[in-house]
Amino acid sequence: MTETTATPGQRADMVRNRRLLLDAATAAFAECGVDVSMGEIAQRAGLAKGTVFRHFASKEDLLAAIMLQLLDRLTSTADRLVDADDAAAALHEFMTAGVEVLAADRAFCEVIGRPSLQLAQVRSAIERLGQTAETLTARAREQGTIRDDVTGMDIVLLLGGIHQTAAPLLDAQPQVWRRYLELTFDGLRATNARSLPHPPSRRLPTAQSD
Amino acid sequence: MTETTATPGQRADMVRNRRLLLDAATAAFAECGVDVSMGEIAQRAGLAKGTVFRHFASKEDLLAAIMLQLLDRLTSTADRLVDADDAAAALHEFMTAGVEVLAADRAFCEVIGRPSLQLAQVRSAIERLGQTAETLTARAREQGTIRDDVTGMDIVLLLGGIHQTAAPLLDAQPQVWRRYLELTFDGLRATNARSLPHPPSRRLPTAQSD
DNA sequence: CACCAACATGACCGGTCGGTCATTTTCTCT
DNA sequence: AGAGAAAATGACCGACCGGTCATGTTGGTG
Repeated sequence: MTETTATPGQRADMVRNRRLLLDAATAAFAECGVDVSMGEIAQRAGLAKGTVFRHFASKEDLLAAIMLQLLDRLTSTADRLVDADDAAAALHEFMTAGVEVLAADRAFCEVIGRPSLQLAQVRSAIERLGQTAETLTARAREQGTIRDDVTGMDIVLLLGGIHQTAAPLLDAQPQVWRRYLELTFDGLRATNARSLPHPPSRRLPTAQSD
Repeated sequence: MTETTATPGQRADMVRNRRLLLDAATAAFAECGVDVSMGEIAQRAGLAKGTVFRHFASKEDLLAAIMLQLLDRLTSTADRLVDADDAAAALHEFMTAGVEVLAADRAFCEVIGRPSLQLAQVRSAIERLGQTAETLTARAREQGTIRDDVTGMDIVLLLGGIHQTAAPLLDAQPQVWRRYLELTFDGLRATNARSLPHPPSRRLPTAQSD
């Protein structure tokens, strides 16, 4: 088969174990957050702890690999939507996909909310996602459906905010986030703008007023 | 003086040390989040670790005490605003105060976002805050300035969301949260409602559509 | 001042974590 | 099948954590 992993000179069992490890780590991080232990991940994968460290030199490396995968997948989703007729609808669909991912992955929420770790690759992946979202947003702005002070990075950051709003209720009402997405999206609509536009580059004039 | 701690039969140095401990813990939790160690807190207070555990039987107790203090302070702020003429403006002021607290306290963000710990008192304090916010919100709804599907608990939850949106930028732009507050508040205005109202009690009809 | 109970102290305990490494197992190639 | 390299293993290490406790110290009182 023409898998992406063409197993150039690698042993078959190593490739298989790597797959097991990645799957287990993805599930473990999603369920338990970034603080899940490497031992737990190894156990879920049916491997010894040492094997995990053979594939990834540190926990941070493993986490970064998985977060990058998620971020790139979201970027692809955004890319697929740039040609839609109704840019605002496309933007809405992108945001739905984004919050859906966040609602299903604890570690992703934690990393998005605080990428100040050492995860430089993650930061740049977020940048890329922001740029792709910007092309979506720009079209919606030009179509006059979205207020003109909203940027692509705003959209990306709002994903985390929408999810965080819904998070305390997620157990009781797994779909509440849709409601907060609608609420937030209403605030983005062009005709709904009340507050003065705040170009993201030129702000904080008398910032220390309080 | 008529301090709240009237030192009923307690030794003077104990009262003093308790003050030192509470101040140090407040600062430590705010700066480092809930994962700051008891040793670090003790060090900041200039006390031994054992002394900390004499004042609070567990780390959770200490954290709960400080979180409760913050939540009650916010509830007081909301209480002070219920008599304002412009309920929407009062609501806005409350939200400003709320996000301000969140932006300055890491532990508070973490606890608000995931009160699923054992902190029953914290949960009920959040409930109380939600009820007080509801009186504010109800007046704004009656005045027709806020869409009528928004509840007090919505407001409380949105505080966490707004902060989370701004969190990744807080280092570079400490005041961005004001921008996202305005954006969100625009979505709350009565005339800006587009999406159908979702009474929080009767939801999730065909929820599994995706 | 002298006494004692209340308080402060820090060494200590069990447990968990990320990470290492000598040894053993397994795959692959001839 | 046999040999050798690559990979898997799990015991092990040092660091850190929340929490305990025997011991030393201190503040209030008669």
